[in-house]
Amino acid sequence: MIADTGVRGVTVTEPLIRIGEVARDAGVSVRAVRYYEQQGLLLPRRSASGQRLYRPDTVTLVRFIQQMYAAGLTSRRIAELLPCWDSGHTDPGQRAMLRAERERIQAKVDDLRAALDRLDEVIAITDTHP
Amino acid sequence: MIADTGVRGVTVTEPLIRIGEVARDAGVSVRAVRYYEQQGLLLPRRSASGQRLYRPDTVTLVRFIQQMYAAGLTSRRIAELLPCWDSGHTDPGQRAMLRAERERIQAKVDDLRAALDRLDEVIAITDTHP
DNA sequence: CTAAAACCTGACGTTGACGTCAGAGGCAAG
DNA sequence: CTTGCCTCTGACGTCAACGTCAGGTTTTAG
Repeated sequence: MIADTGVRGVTVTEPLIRIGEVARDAGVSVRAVRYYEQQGLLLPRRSASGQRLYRPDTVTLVRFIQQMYAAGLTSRRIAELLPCWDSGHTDPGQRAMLRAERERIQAKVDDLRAALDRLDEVIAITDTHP
Repeated sequence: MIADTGVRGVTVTEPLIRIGEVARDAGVSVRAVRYYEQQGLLLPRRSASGQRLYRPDTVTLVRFIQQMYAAGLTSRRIAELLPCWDSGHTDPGQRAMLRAERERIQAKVDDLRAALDRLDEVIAITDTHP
């Protein structure tokens, strides 16, 4: 969707933003935003002179992408899952992938918590051992 | 410590093991074990012919190293923290590092849990939306 | 109008924990 | 003795998400 509904039923076209604003608002580098496009995660429009133009909600999308990266998903996986994310429906294969990623992240959380416990042991020992 | 105390107060020298056994028992590759040495995490003895010889408890140490890697620590950080781990005492700088790493891992856990929540949202929507 | 700031397209560099290959020994069994 | 497995030392390759630089165009502020 390109248009947003404003007051009195008038359809107002939100101003498209350029790559610098996307990057700044989402807290990533301009290079990163271009990279996401190269990976098929973003499909910006282009101005007459060739500059990338994004809808404002791209900022939210970029934050989501970053969150998935932080969770250990690859660009390819994110690209495969984005359709479910913004279309709202998915095929059995995608559902299986979603669940598989969920399990992987859950396992990672468990590993990190175990590592935390190990570190806490060391901290406890070294705190009582001046 | 090189020796292990056996029955009747007799000091028994545990047989040293070679790199293949360390790798197999710890569930990593031989290459990884050599890499750990290169990073200063392991200091094996050498046989007359130059082969690496490890104490059996090296297997436990390698598992610990793997756990720290999984938690996002670098080789350098692990090398800096290993002294506290097996000496049992540490200076203020090391204590600060321990706590900093703890906080970093905790933050990572929080990020992963947030990502899990996002994925669960998508899963819930796509499950009710055939 | 002009200078600064932002944007463009390549294309090579970085980082970390290894994988992998080459070529050369070492070691117990038959 | 030789076969087969293990080990050794380099040294280059990998992968992913960007960083960074070069050289040029575009937009914006004054």
